[in-house]
Amino acid sequence: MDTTQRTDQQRSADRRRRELLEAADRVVLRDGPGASMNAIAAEAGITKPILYRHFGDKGGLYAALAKRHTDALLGALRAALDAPAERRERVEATLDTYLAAIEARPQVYRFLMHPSEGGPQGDRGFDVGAYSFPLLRRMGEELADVIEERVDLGPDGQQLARVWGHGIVGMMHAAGDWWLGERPCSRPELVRALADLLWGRLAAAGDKAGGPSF
Amino acid sequence: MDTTQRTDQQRSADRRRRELLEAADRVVLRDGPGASMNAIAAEAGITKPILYRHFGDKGGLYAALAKRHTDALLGALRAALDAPAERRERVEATLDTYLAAIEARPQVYRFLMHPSEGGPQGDRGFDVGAYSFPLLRRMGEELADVIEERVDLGPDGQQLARVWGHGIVGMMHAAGDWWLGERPCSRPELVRALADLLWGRLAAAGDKAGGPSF
DNA sequence: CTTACATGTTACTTGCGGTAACCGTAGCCT
DNA sequence: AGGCTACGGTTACCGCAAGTAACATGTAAG
Repeated sequence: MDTTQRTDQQRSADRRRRELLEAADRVVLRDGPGASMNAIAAEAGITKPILYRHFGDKGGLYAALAKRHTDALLGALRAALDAPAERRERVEATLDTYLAAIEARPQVYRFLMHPSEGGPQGDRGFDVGAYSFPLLRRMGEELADVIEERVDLGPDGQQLARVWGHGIVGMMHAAGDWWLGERPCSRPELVRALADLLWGRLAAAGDKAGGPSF
Repeated sequence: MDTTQRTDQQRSADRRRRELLEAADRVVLRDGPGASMNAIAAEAGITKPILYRHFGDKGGLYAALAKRHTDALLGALRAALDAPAERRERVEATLDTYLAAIEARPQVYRFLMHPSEGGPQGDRGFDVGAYSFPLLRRMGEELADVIEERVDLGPDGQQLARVWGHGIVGMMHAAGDWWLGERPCSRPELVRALADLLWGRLAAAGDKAGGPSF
C-alpha cells in the first residue's frame, strides 16, 4: 500500500466523481426528482455500473448531491444570519435567502426534499426518522447552533435552541413549499408575514369579535 | 339506470372499500411506508387488480388512506383549537394533540408524510408542488381557516392567516419529526418550547454577550 | 510477455406499479 | 331448461428502474 500512487489515483477518482455529480445535477435539473440512474449515467456519457462503483447506491448519490447543495445553501444562510444588523433584519434576510434559492431551482429543491426512499426488499429496521435526514435536519441543526451561539435564552437555552432551529426551518420549508405551488403573494410579503409570526404577532393579536357560528 | 339496485351495489362496494382500507392500514402499520400493493392485497386476502379497480392507482389508495387519517387527526386538532380556553392553552393543546398522534403511530405518520411519488414514464406537467399535497397542505389550510376565523389580524388578515397556517403546521411537523427521531426531551417540554417560539420569545430574548468569534 | 489493476461495457436478475385477458357464479329474461 | 349479461376474482403478463455479475480493454510494473 504505497501512498504515492494512491493519492494520484484518488485525485483522478475525485475528479471523475465531481464530473458525475455535475452531470447528475444537470439531469436532475432537467428531469426533476424522478431522474433515473440510467439517465444520469447517460448524461455523464457512461453507464450505470460506474455510478454504482462511485456512490454505492442511489442513496449514496443522493447524499453526495444533497451535500453539495446543502453546503452551498447553508453558506448563504450563514452569511445572512451573521450579517452585522438587527436580529429582525437578519431573520428576514435569511428567510429571503432560502426562498430565493428554492424559487431559483425548484427542481433541485424538490429532489432534495423528497428522498423518495423505498428499499425494495431489504427493509431493515426503519426506526421512523432514523435514516434519510436529508436537508431539513442539517439546516435545523445549523440554525440551532447559530441561535444558541447568538441569542441569550437562559438556562435551558441549548435545548430551546435546537427545538427552535428545527421548528423555524420547518416553518420556512412548509411555507415555502406552499408558496412555490400557489404563489399567493410576492416573496417580500411572505418574508414579512413569516417574520411577523416569529415576532410574536400571533400572541399580540386580539380575538375576533363574532364568528360565523354565533 | 334504475337507482334501486345501484345503491345496493354501491353499499357493497363501499363496504369492500372500507375493508381494503383497513387492510392497507394494517400492512402500512406493519411494513412502513414502503408497503407494496401486493402486500396490501395479500393482507386483504385478494389480489392486486382489485385494489386497482377500487382506487385507480397507488396514489388513489394513498389519498383515500390519507383522507381517513387526516380527517381523524383534523377532528382532534379542531377540538383542541376550539376549546373554550385562552389562546395559549389552545395552542399548546393543539401541539400536544398532534405530537401525541405521531408518537402513537409513527409508521402511519411516515407513510402519510412521504407520498414517494415518481411518475414512471408519464411525467406530465410536474409544476413542483402542484400535485401530491398530502397531509401538510390540508392541515395548513384548516389551520389557516381557524386562524382567520378567530384571530383579528387587520386588513391583510386572510393572507397572513394562510401563510401562518402553513408555517405553523410546518414548524410543528419538522420539530415533531426531529423529536420522534432523537427524543431529546419530553413531549410537554417540546410543546412548551414551540409555544414559546410562537409567543415571540425569540424577539424578546436579548443578544448573547460575547460570541466565539469576538 | 505477462501480471495486476482500474475503467468501462453488455446482459442479466429482481421486484414493483399497472394492465389485459380470462374464469366462475349469480341472477334474469325469453 | 338454456343462454345472456354483470360482477368479483385470478393468472399471466408488460414496462421500467435499481442493482449486480461477468466479461472486455487499456496501461503501467516486473
